Amino acid sequence: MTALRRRILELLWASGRPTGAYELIEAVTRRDSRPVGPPTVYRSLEFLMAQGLVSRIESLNAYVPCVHPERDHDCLFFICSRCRTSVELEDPRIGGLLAEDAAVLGFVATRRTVEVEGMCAQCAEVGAA
Amino acid sequence: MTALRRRILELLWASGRPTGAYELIEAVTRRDSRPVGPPTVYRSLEFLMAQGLVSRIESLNAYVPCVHPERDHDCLFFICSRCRTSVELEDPRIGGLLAEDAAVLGFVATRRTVEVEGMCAQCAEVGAA
DNA sequence: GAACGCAATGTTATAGTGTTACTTAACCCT
DNA sequence: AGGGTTAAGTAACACTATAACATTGCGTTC
Repeated sequence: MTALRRRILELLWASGRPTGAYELIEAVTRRDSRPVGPPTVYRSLEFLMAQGLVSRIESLNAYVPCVHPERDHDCLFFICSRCRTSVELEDPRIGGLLAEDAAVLGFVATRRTVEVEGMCAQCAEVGAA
Repeated sequence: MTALRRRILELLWASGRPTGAYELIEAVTRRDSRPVGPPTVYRSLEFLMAQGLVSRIESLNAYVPCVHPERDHDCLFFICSRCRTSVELEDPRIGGLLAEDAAVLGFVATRRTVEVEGMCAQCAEVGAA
């Protein structure tokens, strides 16, 4: 864990919502007042994802810190299209069903992406998008 | 359903694998020998997705024809990272669990993305990636 | 302590993906 | 014909990601 990687992880935690790579680039550049290029940040993100510290949200092309770095993550995301937040959940039953379906196909799974888009409770309460 | 939309759907069927928007742009341009811009193709894809005729695979930024246009699609995709094919499956149990989890959160879901990456049976049989 | 090896980062350029804004074409409808 | 609606064309641009190569820093070994 280097300074840059820690910095990026901190920024993700501080952001509180899925954050794009270029936002991170800008944030690091501004906060450390030194220019950081895309490859640098993408490499750090790759590292953090390999460690299970960060997940990528495919449907947003954005990144979030993982809430349970220790556990092997079957995580699923609920993404509010109104306030742009996301909530991570762990539901082993879904992993189980996917494994079952994969087995039927003879498919050897290496990665899962489960994302649900919609409105979070707070936004749904306030009103329609 | 217009000529262009049909053409794009045909190209997707013919392709046999998840196909990027720019591949489609090129294919339409070449086959009809007239230039087609990105917005044109993206609009058609949007239409086809709204009709449930096409799905987008988020983790590939690519598009596939949907195998069961009639039914409301809880579809999930198994994507082979070796031969680049994808298989669509319908497993209502997963939709059920996601709905259950969403209900716990008070989350109002509008769209689901469920994608599993790995190796298909054929590729797994042949050897490692 | 100079030379090397290695991992991380920096730099530049470019590839790939998607959108905005505006214009044009076709068609239907009285 | 005139006017409204929908689809498609066009040009420019914004966003996301990677390739290729140079540099830094640090620990090891001789």
